[in-house]
This record gives sequence, C-alpha cells and structure tokens, in this order.
Amino acid sequence: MNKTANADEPLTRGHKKRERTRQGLIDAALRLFARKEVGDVALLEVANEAEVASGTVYNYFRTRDEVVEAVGLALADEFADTISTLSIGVDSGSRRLSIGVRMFIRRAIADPDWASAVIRVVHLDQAIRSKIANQVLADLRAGIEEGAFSYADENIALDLVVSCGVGGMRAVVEGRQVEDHDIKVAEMVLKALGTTPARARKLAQQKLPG
Amino acid sequence: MNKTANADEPLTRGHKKRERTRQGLIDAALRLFARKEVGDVALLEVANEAEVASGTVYNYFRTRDEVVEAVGLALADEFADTISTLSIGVDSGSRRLSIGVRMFIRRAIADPDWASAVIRVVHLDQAIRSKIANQVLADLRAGIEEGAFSYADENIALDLVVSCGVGGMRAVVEGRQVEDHDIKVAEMVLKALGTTPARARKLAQQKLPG
Amino acid sequence: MNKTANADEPLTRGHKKRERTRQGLIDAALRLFARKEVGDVALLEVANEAEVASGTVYNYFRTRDEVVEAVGLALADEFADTISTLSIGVDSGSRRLSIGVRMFIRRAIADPDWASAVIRVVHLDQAIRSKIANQVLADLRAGIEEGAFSYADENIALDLVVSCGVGGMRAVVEGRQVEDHDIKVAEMVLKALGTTPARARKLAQQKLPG
Amino acid sequence: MNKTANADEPLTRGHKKRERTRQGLIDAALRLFARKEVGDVALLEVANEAEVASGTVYNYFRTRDEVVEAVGLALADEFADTISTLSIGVDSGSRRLSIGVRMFIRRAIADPDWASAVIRVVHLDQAIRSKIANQVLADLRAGIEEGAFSYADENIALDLVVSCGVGGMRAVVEGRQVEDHDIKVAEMVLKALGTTPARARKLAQQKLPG
DNA sequence: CATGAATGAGACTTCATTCAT
DNA sequence: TATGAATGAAGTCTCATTCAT
Repeated sequence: MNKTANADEPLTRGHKKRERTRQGLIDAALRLFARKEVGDVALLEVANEAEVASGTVYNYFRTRDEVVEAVGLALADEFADTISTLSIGVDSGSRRLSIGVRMFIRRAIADPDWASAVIRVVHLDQAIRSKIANQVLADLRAGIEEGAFSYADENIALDLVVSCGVGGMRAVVEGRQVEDHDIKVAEMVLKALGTTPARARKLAQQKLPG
Repeated sequence: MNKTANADEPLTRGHKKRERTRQGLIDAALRLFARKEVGDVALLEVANEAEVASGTVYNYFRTRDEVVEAVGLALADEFADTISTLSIGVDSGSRRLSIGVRMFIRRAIADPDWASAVIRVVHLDQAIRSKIANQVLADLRAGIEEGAFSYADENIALDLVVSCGVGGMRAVVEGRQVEDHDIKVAEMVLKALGTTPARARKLAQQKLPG
Repeated sequence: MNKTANADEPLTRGHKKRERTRQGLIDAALRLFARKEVGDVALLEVANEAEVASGTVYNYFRTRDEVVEAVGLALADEFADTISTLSIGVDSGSRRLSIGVRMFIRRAIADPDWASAVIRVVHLDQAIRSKIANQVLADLRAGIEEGAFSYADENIALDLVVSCGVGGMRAVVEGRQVEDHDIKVAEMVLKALGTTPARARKLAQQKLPG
Repeated sequence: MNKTANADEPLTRGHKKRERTRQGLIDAALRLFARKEVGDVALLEVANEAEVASGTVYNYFRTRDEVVEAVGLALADEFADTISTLSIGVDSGSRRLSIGVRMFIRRAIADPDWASAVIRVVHLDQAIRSKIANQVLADLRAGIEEGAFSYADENIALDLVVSCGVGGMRAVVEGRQVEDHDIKVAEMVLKALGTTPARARKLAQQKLPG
C-alpha cells in the first residue's frame, strides 16, 4: 500500500503514536486490574483510564478478550525480560531461581498494585504461566546439574516454584507481609527442591544483584 | 423477616424442603463454576441448573453476591469437615498435614470439575482461605512440637502449604497430572517445612486412612 | 417442568399474556417498517412502539434478525389466510388469481402503511415469497386446466404475478395510484398469462366477494 | 466550493485522477451492494474495497448518503446509456422494449453480482426508477403508435414493464433461472401490453443487436 | 413460596464523521 | 489530497432484580 515503504523502518511517524496509544491502553487496563477482578473491568473504564474515547479501544483490539490477552502477553514479556536481566552474571541455577523468586516478591512489596494485577491475570491466562515456565525450567535443570536440587518430578517442581512465588506475592498484596518475606519464601522453596537447609538459608540470603 | 420464626424448633416440614432447595442452588452454582469463571455465570443459569425459576433464587438469596458467598461458605465448611474427618485417629501433625495435602489433590483427580470450581472460588474468596488456614495452622504447630517441622515463619509456611495444595489441584485440572501426583507434592511440601528428605519421603508415602 | 401440565391446553393464563406481548412486538415492528427501511429500525424503537422496556424484546426474540423473521412469518401467514379466505366459493383458478391480485392492491390503497411494510419485508425475506408462491401456483395450474391461461414457463408466470402484484402495491404507496388500479393491473396480468384480452377485461372487472 | 473551477476546461491533470478515484469508490460500493444490503455496507468497507483510506471518501462525498445516491445516479446513467445504445437502429417501439427487457435479464445472467446490486439500489432509490421510466415510456408510446400495444393505463404499463424486468433479474440472482429466461419474460410482458400472442412470441425471439 | 414476564441500567461494539499530519 | 487515528453517538444485547399472579 505504501509505495515507498521499506521493511527496515516500518515504525515511523504515525506508528510511534499508534504504539504509544496501544501501550497506554494496556497500561490502563493493568492499573484497573489492580483494583478489580478482570471480568469486572469495563472497556469504557479502560478507555477513560487511558484518556481516550470509548471507540478508540477498538482501533487497537477487536474484542474485549483481546485486551485481556494483550495485557497477559505484555506481562509475560516483561517477566521474561526481568528474569533474563536478573540472570546476567549469575552462573548458578539455584541462585538464579532464588533471585527470581525473591525479586518477584520484592517487586510486589514495592508495587502492590502491579502484583495484584499480575495475580489476577496469571489466574486467567494459561499462556502467561507457560512463558514463565520456560525460564524456571532452565534454572531447575541447572540446579540439578550443579547438585543443588533433587526432586521427584520436574513438572511438579515447576508448579511449586510458581505457586509459591505467586503465593508470596498474594500474601504481600493481602497485607500478610512479614520481615524478609522474600528471603523466607525463597528459603522454603529451595528446601522443597531438595537443597539442604543450611545451603538453602545461605542461598536465600545472598545479596541481590543491582 | 421471619414472622413467627424462633431459633429452636422451626426445622420441620417446609424447612427441610427449603433447605434442600437452597442447597440445590448452591450445588448448581458450584457445578457451573467448574466450567466458567465465577463472574461469567448468570443467575438465570444457576436457576436453570437447579431446575427452579429465575425468581426463586431471590427467595433464598438477597443478591447475586450472596449466592457466591454462600458457595464459598459451603466449600469452606466442607473443607473443614473433610480435614477433621481425615484427622481422626492421626496423632501426628506432620502426618495430618501430609494427608490433607494429598487428599485434596486426590479429590481433584477424582473430580476435576469440583477442583476447577474450588480453584476459582478460592481465588476470589478470602474467607475460605482463612477457614482452611485454621486447620493447617494446628497441624503446623503440632509438627513443630513433634520436631518434624522447622521453618522461619508460620504465616509463610501456611501460605506455602495452601499455595502448593491449590497448585497441585490446578495441575490436575489443567491436565498436567503425573503419577503419584499427590505424594510428590506432599513430599516437597514437607521438605519445604523442614522435614528431612528421608522422613518426608516416608511420610508422604504412608497409606491414607479410609 | 409443569407437573400438572397437559398437552391440550398449553396456552393458559400466562401464555395468553405472553402471546399478546409477542404479537404486540411484531405489530409494532410492522408499523415501523411502514415508515423506515427494515435495517433502519432500532429494536429500542420497536420496544417503545410496543410500549415495553427495551429488554423485553429479548424475552421473545434472541436477536434482531429473529424479530424481522417473525414479522415476515406473520405477514406470510396472514397472506395465506387472506388468499384462502378469498378463494372460498370461487371455483375458477383464473378468477381466484384475479381476485388475489386485486385484493392486495386494494388493501394497499386502504392501508398504505401496511403495504409499505409489506414491500420492504418482501424485499428482504425470501421465505415470505415462497409462501405466497404456493397459493399462486395452485391458481396458475387451475387456470391452465380450465383453458384460461397459456404460458411458456410456470415459474416465470409465478414471478410475473408476484412482481406485478407488488409493483401495483408500490405504485399505490408511492402515490402513483390511478382509477381502478387493481382492475387494470389484474387485466394486464391475465393477458400476460395468456388470457384473451376480452376475457381478461371481463375477469378483471368481476365483482369482488365479501 | 471549487475555488477556481469553471465549467469548461478544468478537466485537466489532477482532475482526471480525481474522477478516477471517485469512480473507484462508486464501483467499490456497487461491488459491495452485490453481497450485502445497502444499509449494511460500512463506508470503511467501501474505502478498503476501493483501496483508499477511510478519510479519503470524504474528499469526494460529504456524507454516507451521498455515496449511495451517487451509486444510484451512476447506475441510472448507465441504464440510460445501455438502453439508448440498444435502441440505435431499432425503429419499432415494441421491439425496443422487448430488447430492453431481455438485455437486462441477460446481463443479470452474465453478471449476477451486478444484478444483485441493481435490485437493492432500485429498491431504495426512487430516482433511478424514474430515469428508466423515461426511456420505457417512449417505447410504450411508440408501441401504441405502431399498433403493437393496447393497454388501459400508461403508468400501470410502465410499472409492469419495470416490475417484470426487475423480477426477471431477481429470479436469475436467486437461482431460479430457466432456459431462454429473457425471451419468456419479454413474451409475457408484450402480451400484457396487448400484443397478440403470436406477435409477442415472434417479437420476443428476435435476434438481439450487437 | 414458586413462577417467569417485565424492567432498565450498563456493557459491548460499530461506524459515520472529523481532523491533525 | 491522502491518510488513518480519534471521536462519540447510537445500537445491540445481557442480566440482576422486581413483582404480579
């Protein structure tokens, strides 16, 4: 359609604005999911929160479900990024896993709204869970390699890590946070995965990168 | 509201039927929650499923939310009953806890619809979680007493048990079940709580009562 | 559902009212179709015209299209009735056909709103056309039997009768009515079908029953 | 509105392209009317079909209705042209009329999409009908002059010709086409207009020009 | 108490139209 | 002029809730 279009820079001018609006809608939805169950958020609210007209939403998403899906994808991508970044320079799988669990809980402490939204979206969106899974699996296997872990079933271990991570975030959101919450959860998770108590404690308490 | 009601003897005749209808509605709602998110279940569907007219629902519940709440309460009560029953004749806290976790997962295997509904309701209903908590807390403390457990924080331990139990049920519902799923989850939970690996394995594999 | 229901009288009490409301909606829609193209009539208008709330429409029709369809069916049934009634005591096919054509045009003259709606619905609704077709076909064949008609193709003859009937109604609705409009159209139709001019004129001018 | 426009020579450069775009929009709309009722065609669809952006439509038409109107006008003009062309070298009114009716039906056979669109636009657009009327009227009168026709009312005759022509097109579009459909319709129309059966048959079967 | 028709608020979605680029 | 994002009115449809029977 664009006679002079060029595959390298398809994100010029209008595209930037378009992308900004789209992101604004996703952010707005996420903010609302912090306060309300996903199914209770009306698209008009999203539009208002994003400061656009109701119809504008439909220039970016064909249907309500697509909005939710987009939020899920955005979260999943963000998760993947976060975990990747955290892992840079950490060679041990068990340590990466500990760091990962702790960081999510610490972020929940720092931004409970974000955490609340995450919990709700994760509950609905199977896709987001499997995106996280890939990262965690790698750490689990590395942990096995390095002799830090020992468990009967990889998939169950995976579920346990995710469940406990989300559970920790939920505790924070619901005001049941305790001191060193992240460390304590990580320690228990490591023990569940077969790390010895002493090592688990030490691992869980290690200073976080950054 | 009850013109002549009186707390003692009004449980005759009509009352039995009344109670049956009410329970029928709650059961119907629970069946529907197995298939759909709570917010997506219309009261008319509940009425149809319970084989009463739409208006009848309002003879038992003032509002839609009350129906959901009642389902939550019913589940919580059932949980408490189940756990109490299981505990009869089991003197060890760690063993009771292991049995509890396993029984919930086994029930999920036997009745995935029930499990699906439970997962959804538990997600929404804070009250149901604290009801379970009471039972679990007792077991945790007994486990500490008997030297089987060792953890940094009771509340976190509690969250972990519940998270992993629900996580196990979710795995089953989503078709990620593995062999001896209940045993493997219980084993990991016990290790997280500080039980030694050998003892955790043995405890988790013990024959279930009944 | 109705324990004491009885197949003979399923239209008791509530049913009567239900039927009345339903008919009221169909009538309301028909009145509106007289003024506006079918696609331009909003269901809320129908509800207002029928003096019920907007939601009530959906207690009777699942979707907008079902309303239109119901109007089409109602019209088709009415047509069939009208034609049947007219045919009572008229033994000649050609005469029945002439009467039929004339009656529709006369009704258009008497009630142009009705005619306007009919023209619009007929345009959209294939079903209504085939309902009429059955009646007309019988008359065409009888006309052939009695030697009054002579044409190359039955289906084309059918189309012609319907087209000219509707065309006559349209002329009336659009204010192009002339004296003895019904008679003149009928006469031409009869000639088209192969009736001799003299006989056509006589047939078309015969006194109408009733 | 046209700053420097002037009825004579502004048809240079950009104007050609302008005219082409405008025509492209009209053609696009017509193609869409083949598939959907006029009221169900969105302007955005028209723009897409014409391969222009949605806003561009408004450089050529002030409003949606103007687009529909333009389609109607374009069709009417095309009709007039077609009929004029057909009439060249045909001196008899009755023959011209027969040719006209047949050509429309044959075109419907050759291009049912076009026919479908025509039927829909004709239904809505009174203007288009009167444009055709002028041409037909001339033929009717000529037919009277030459003694081929004999009918009670000119306006009714006109309606009949148009109704049957459109009816024939509709039959084709709806898949009820028969062999020599055009000839058979023409023959019946001629008889309706008072042509003797023998002459009607001969006239209707005459070879078409071109 | 049971019924189910009626209600109307509110959600979703579409689309003609405007306007900055 | 062309573009396409933004707008918001309007329509479709759902459903919790009320109420007469």
